[in-house]
Amino acid sequence: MKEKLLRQSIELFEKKGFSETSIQDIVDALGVTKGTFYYYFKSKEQMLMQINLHYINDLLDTQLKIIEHPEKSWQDKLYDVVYMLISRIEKHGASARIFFRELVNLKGEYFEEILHKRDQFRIRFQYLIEQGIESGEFRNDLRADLMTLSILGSCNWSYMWFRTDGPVPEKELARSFLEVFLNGIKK
Amino acid sequence: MKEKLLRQSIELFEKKGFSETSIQDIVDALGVTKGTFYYYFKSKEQMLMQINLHYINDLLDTQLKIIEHPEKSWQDKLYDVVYMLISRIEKHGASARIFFRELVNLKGEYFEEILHKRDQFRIRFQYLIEQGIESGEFRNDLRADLMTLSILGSCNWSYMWFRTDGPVPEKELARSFLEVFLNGIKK
Amino acid sequence: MKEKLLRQSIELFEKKGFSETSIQDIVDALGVTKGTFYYYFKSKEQMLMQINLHYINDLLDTQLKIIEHPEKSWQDKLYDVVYMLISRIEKHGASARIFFRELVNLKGEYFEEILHKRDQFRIRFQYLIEQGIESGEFRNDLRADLMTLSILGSCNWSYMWFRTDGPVPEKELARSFLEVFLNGIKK
Amino acid sequence: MKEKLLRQSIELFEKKGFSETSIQDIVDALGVTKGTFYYYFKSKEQMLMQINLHYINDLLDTQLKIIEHPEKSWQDKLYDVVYMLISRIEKHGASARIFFRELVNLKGEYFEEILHKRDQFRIRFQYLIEQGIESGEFRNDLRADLMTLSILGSCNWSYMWFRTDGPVPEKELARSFLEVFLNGIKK
DNA sequence: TATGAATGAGAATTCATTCAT
DNA sequence: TATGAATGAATTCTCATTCAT
Repeated sequence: MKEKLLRQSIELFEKKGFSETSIQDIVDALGVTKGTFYYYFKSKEQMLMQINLHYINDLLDTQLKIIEHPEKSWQDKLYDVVYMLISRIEKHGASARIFFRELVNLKGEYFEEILHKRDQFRIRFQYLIEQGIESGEFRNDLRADLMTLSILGSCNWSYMWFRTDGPVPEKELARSFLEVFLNGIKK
Repeated sequence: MKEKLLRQSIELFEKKGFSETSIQDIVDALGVTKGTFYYYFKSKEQMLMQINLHYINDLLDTQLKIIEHPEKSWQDKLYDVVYMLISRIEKHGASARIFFRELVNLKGEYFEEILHKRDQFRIRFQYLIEQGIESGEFRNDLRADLMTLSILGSCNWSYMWFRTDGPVPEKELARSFLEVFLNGIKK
Repeated sequence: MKEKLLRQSIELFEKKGFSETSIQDIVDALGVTKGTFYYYFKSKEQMLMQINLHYINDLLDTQLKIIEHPEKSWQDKLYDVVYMLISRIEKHGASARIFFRELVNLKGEYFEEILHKRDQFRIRFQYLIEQGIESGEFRNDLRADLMTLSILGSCNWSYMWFRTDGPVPEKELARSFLEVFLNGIKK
Repeated sequence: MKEKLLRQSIELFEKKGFSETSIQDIVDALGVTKGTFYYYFKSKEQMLMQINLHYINDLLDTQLKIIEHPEKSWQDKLYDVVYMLISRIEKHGASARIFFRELVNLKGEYFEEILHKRDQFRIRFQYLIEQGIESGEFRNDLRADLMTLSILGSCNWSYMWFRTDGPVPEKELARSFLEVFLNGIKK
């Protein structure tokens, strides 16, 4: 039941927005009553927090595994992280869109915690770039932080438009992105 | 007064979110009463629409002027569009963040109209890329639509983190982005 | 309207208790809507506070006037205070019963403020007794604080049972109480 | 367990009020679940009733024993009743405060029964006074009912402020009260 | 051009209670 | 004897909106 509530909420939060989705909407969609919601969650905000935590923790875990891989080149690791982000769109795209759009609805400690984890992801991403520079794979005449945010921006933005059932498969998008980031679009 | 209401609303919508900002909040901040709000705006949604229209129309106009410039190279035009987007963050960053985040709060025709204009911006951006390919400035072995969304994503995402009063000036960010997009980060 | 809401609330709070009286109950009794209530009061608790403040401030003011009277004996002043308390039952009995019974429903600063004012009333009452002792009107072999609480208790308790439309008029009750307090019931 | 539930409830009802204390609060404090509560009590109201009955029955029993004592003077019996009331504050003060304050939360037959027992206590108290008058111990120029309520009021009110761990011992308070009631405060 | 009183629909949340296990 | 899941009705409170002035 808790799982069902979370799934249904993610769907509705994404479609209508967190504030515009009432608890009534959620429980009606499942044929249960509001009391049930409050049996499993302390508040609407706490549920949003749970959704967000589930999303970002998963992301951080996977990112860490990629970066810590003992053999791959930094270029390959960059591909792996980009592919991870894009391939997640299908199953966790809704969670991701909620994560970014509804951040404003978290207050106090909740807000801080998410912010911190979001930063952590970016900092680790930047670490990957910096290691690539140091190893000589990436250019050393560009600011690592700006490269990071440039690439990360492209990936995150793809959550706004990429559809798995569209004409471009995930793998192609990831390769295409990498090609642009690594070699540029200039002839 | 109308201008003041719009400015105050943009500030509050950005900080607290559209749904979480009450009309009371807005008028309180200006020391007027709710009646005043309804004298100038038909509804809260219509006001959001006005904010969005103001933002996107301005953007479309400027974009058009850049693309239609009779002499510049496509590469320069790409820089101009990227710079336009980034330089707008200072004055219209709040509007932009509202534009993307609060889209879900527009219904029916309002929604369609904004969606259409947003697409128009992207399509024109893609046109710029395509012309650059045709003219031989950009690579012809990559999908124009994916290049477009990759670059646009980086720029749009910068609204989430770029601060004018930070260590990087607008011009440097634009140049840095261009460098990555054009030549890639690979050594 | 605010006045009407207060009057109606006092009536209902007394009859059913503060917690058991819903805002719906109050506004239904007046044929208005909940919004109206919240137009005039910030919360139910704040309204209770207003009722209590109105009651205790009035009491403190009158008490002060009696004590500061330049000529009367302390014995007469004691009578005046006792009579004031009893004569208030008719018009403000409900407020008084709410004041004592619902104190528990005030939190934080509200609670402290009421407590402080309640104490102030008692302290001034005790001052009256002490002055009477000093002037030689009252016995000096008894603790002033216990005398105070004994007499005050009788008066306050009368709010629980005394009805103006009963067989005993206010004046007689006050005189009767005084007679007991001053001379005792022993033959 | 039933005993524990009652004790915990008395503590919470007194501190927060009957309506403001949820069954959840009670069972949480004991580390059990709501089901347990409903195994021992039919409803929250019935539990309040049990608390009240326990309190008032005990009081009535003791009062009867005092009044029926074959040898003591009425004056001594008056002292005994006053002392009984005051000495009960330590162990049953919370119950007493609940008894008076939360009466409003009992409905129908519950309400009637408590009211009746409360009256019975007063009537018997008045009987004591009347017997004292008849025997010549107390003055016959005062209304017995008003004397009763005056003395009873003082005693009952002491539940609002008297603390066993304060500077005045129970016995002194009882003696002090008696002295005031019997001989008055006038010099 | 602006106010202030009022509305009514709906929001999140609480809670006594039930019941199968 | 006790639990835990679920209910449903009620509660406080918010808010966009209207309208007479």
